[in-house]
Amino acid sequence: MARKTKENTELTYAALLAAAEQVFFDKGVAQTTLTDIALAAGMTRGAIYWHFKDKAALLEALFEQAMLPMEAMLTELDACSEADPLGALRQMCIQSLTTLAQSQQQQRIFSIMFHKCENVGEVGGVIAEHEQACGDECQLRIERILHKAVAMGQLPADTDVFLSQQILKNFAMGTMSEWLLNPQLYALDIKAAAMVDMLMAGLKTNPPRVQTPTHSA
Amino acid sequence: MARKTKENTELTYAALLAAAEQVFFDKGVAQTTLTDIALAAGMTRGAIYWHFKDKAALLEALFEQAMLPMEAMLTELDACSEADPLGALRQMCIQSLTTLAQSQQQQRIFSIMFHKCENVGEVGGVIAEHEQACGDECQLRIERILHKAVAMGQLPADTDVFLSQQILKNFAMGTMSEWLLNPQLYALDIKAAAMVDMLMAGLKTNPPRVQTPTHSA
DNA sequence: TTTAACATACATTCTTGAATGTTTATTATA
DNA sequence: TATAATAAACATTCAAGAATGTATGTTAAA
Repeated sequence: MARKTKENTELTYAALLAAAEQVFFDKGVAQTTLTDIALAAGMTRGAIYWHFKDKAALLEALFEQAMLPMEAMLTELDACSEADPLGALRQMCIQSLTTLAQSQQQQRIFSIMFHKCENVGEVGGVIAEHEQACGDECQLRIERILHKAVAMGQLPADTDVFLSQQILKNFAMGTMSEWLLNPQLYALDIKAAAMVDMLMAGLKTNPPRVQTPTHSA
Repeated sequence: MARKTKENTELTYAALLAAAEQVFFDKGVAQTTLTDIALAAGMTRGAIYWHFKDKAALLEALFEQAMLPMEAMLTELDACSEADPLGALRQMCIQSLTTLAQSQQQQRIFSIMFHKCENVGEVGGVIAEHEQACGDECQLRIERILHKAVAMGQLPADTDVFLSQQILKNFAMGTMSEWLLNPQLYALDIKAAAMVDMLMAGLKTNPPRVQTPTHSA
């Protein structure tokens, strides 16, 4: 087709991303053809190949776009964690869950990442990179906060910070993943606080310890 | 090829399943062709089509085989949960994690379910059924145990049993899923008890309540 | 002799990537 | 300012391979 104005170009770019999001969500990444996406966007494959190298690049763009709010939340976390590290951590966990529950777009994209996409090959590489980048970043920040909590006496000195962080991460990921399988099962945004509070209570009451304490009793 | 004896037939059946397990794990379900599996098993596609209807049926057989130990653990749980429900629950959580950490086959199959397989279409239907069957069964039993714990005074009377069960499930699923992404990151079988104990401490200390308590402070 | 347990061959259907075509905004130029 | 030239933003077409399902062939056990 003909050359478009810049605004129109960005519009079709966005339309392609939106169409990919919907079709990936509906049919899964592997089962969707570029023709599917093009049709859903009201274009042809030519448009896709102009804007993206291939399907994996499209997926990467999708994820990148979805990760921006997450980055923002993490940097915000650092600022708020001075006075009350555990409180800030609690807030972040709750917020990430409620945010997911309230954004249908995030639900679709996370659903794609969790359940509509295989972690292997070309496509898997994209996911692995994002997982590792975001995961490592997330891990470091949470561990730093936990260390702060230990230093301030909110947690015992022999707390296993690494394992604590891992538990929180596992819980958060598991909750998102499982909830996305059945979003109508319960109102995640309403229940998030109670769920996280139970976790935090466990962390304060009986956190994992380093040097595997010999719990004789 | 020629007709085989019964033992040989069962042998090739097992070989096909084993090959599928390996190749699915390596390349993902969508990316593996039936030729891949046949070659890995030292057979041709003819053998596969003789024993299975298609790729989805192969996957279903794989999962079915992997779910047997799980069923056994659940029935065992019911028996042990009379005297100390929460203790039995704890034991089951720990055991399911350590079992995973110690069985490479289970690691492969769970990894396929979690990360190498899309929850959509023909194949997704297979997963969905298994998830729902096992999930519902699992959910019912755990809720029954939690109710017992409430009745025995191990948990407060206004405990939100459904949400508690959901939290445990989310944690267990998340832990398996995340750990499988990096099994060498930590020794799950060694750390499982500490992780679960933190959860159980949270459950005892501050479980979710029904009727969303108006926590004014 | 029949048929179970495969192997082989074949036809069909998708999908991809690339090649090419088309049109119009933008830019250079005069 | 008018116009030619360029290149952006797609659409269309094509060749090639790959995967599937089926149909048919083969052989040895029962």
